This record gives sequence, structure tokens and C-alpha cells, in this order.
Amino acid sequence: MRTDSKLSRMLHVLLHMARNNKTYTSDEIAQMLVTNPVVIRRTMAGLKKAGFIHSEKGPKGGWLLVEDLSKITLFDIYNAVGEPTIFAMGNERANPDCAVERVVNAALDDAMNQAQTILLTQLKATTLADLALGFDQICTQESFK
Amino acid sequence: MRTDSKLSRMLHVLLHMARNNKTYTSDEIAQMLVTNPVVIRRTMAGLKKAGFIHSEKGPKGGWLLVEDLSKITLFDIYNAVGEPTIFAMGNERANPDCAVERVVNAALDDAMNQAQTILLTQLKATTLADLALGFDQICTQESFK
DNA sequence: TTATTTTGCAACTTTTGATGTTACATTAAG
DNA sequence: CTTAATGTAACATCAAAAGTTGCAAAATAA
Repeated sequence: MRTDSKLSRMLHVLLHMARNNKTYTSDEIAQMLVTNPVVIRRTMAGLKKAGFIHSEKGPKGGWLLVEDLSKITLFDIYNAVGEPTIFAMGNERANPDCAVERVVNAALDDAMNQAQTILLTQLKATTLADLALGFDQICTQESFK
Repeated sequence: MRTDSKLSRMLHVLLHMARNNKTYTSDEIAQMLVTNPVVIRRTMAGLKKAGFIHSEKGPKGGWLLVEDLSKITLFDIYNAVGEPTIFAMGNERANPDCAVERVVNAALDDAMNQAQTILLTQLKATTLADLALGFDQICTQESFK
């Protein structure tokens, strides 16, 4: 499969939404991310369900950020987009008959669990406000580009 | 794509090879892993190049482990099978024009790099001998199964 | 030297999950 | 009522891992 970029993309979108504080249509966002508006709706549905954004149908409709950036962690977004699979490698079978394979599985699972814990801990420790701050430090003015 | 299981599979094979200390044909190994002998040859070619195993053509040929388990780490095998991609998620573009996206990328890269470091450190810290020992502790006798 | 067994490997096919696309229903503004 | 949006189902595409097929090369044994 391809690399899952839903988390990355949604962070990108949310930071833009926060900066410009306006409603965006799926088409605008799709152009920004160089993709399709349906993909945007599909992914942003999760953010809506989580209560971070709001959507409105009809003319003048679109998407609007309704939560404070400081209250949203990267982990929250990871969750909101469906907790995508983290690893591209892993064990062949979950519950093998072979005892040798079980030992191998346990070793790899252990290493991967440690890595996953670090990753999720990092995501939990970072808010969108942190990212916005980082942005302000490297760039004064920039719209969608 | 599917989850890469080359590391897992090769660990499984090598532990069996060490236990029984004989040559195995690709067909035997393929049956053990429930796959195709060509897939086995393809993957084990990396282990051969790394010097962990030896192969012999013709009748009485096959694969033989030629390195001490205590001298092979899980990381060595990870390398030998071509350093498979670790993460199934990640950034959309490597070098985006958009400054917001660069900030997002940096945050995710940082978290993922930390996780990767932990994972590889674990793999480096574990030898096949460690796994064999773990096996002996949970099982007295077991052949391919 | 010939038949057999086995690795080596190129070229293709299949599988699987993310992403992309099309079509149409629904809803709100004017 | 027309237009501009979201909501969603159904299907198409893409990419990477794994699986297959076919055949060359080499080694053994008769």
C-alpha cells in the first residue's frame, strides 16, 4: 500500500485554517493538498466527529476550525483520522503454532511496541499550537502555496 | 502494500537452521514458511551476501548456517534483507514549498526518527542466540511444525 | 556425458490497502 | 428553483510486497 499521509495532511490543513480563520471548501483544500475534494471530505469527517472542525452545506458552506490549537495534540488528529497502521513491517502470523516463530514474534513485537510508545508519546506531547509557533518562527507571511 | 515480513521470516528460518544444524533446500524452507521457494531464495540471497549462510547448488545442495548465532543481531538480519521500510505512515512530500507543511513534516519526522532509533537500537541489542535461549526456556523439543 | 537436483534470477502476476474518481443524494443560500 | 456545498457509496488506480513461471547454471551420481 502507499504510505498513509492522512495525519500529515490534516495537520497541514488545520494549521492553514487556524492562520486564516475562515471557512474553506473541500475544493480549496483539495487544491492546496493537490488531491481530490472527496478525499478531503472523507478524511475531514473524522476531525468533525472529534469536534475539532465544523462543516456547513450549501453556498457559503465549507469547513471551519472550532477548537483551540492548544487543545489539539498530534495524537488527537492521529486518532481522529482512524489511527492508521504505524508499521510497514512485522510478523507474518499473529498466533503461530511453531514455538520458534512465537519467540521471534515476541522479540519483534517488543521492539515495535517500544517504538510505537515513543512515537505516540511524542504525538501526545505536541499540540497544533506548538507547530503554529514553530511556523511563526520561520516565516512571517505566507498563504496557501 | 502488504506488511513486510522478511525480517520475521528469516529469523524464524535461521533459528530452525541453528537447531537442526543441517542443510535445508529452498523447498523445505518454503513449506515451513508456507510460501514459495523462489521467495525464499530471493530473501536468503541477502543473508548469503552478508555471510551468515552458505548455499550449494545441485543434489545434496541447499542452505547452511555458517555463522554463530551470538554474532548475528536482529539488526544484522534487518540489514541483510534490504532494510525494509519501517513506517506505514508519513509525510506526503519530502521537500514541500509550503512553509506550514515543512513545519508539519519536521514534527512528524522528529517523532518517527525517535521511534526508529528505539526500534533499531532494540534490534541491535538482540542476537539470534538470545532468541534461541528464549526458545529453549519455553520448549524442550520441537522440530518444524 | 547425461539425467537429476538444486540454486540464481529475470519477468510477470497477484494481493492488499491507501488514494483517487464518478455519480448522485442532501441541504442551505439567495 | 437554481446554485454551491457537504455526504457517501461504489468503483478505479497505484504502489509495494509477495507469489509464479520459466529457464540458465552448476554440482552430483550413474
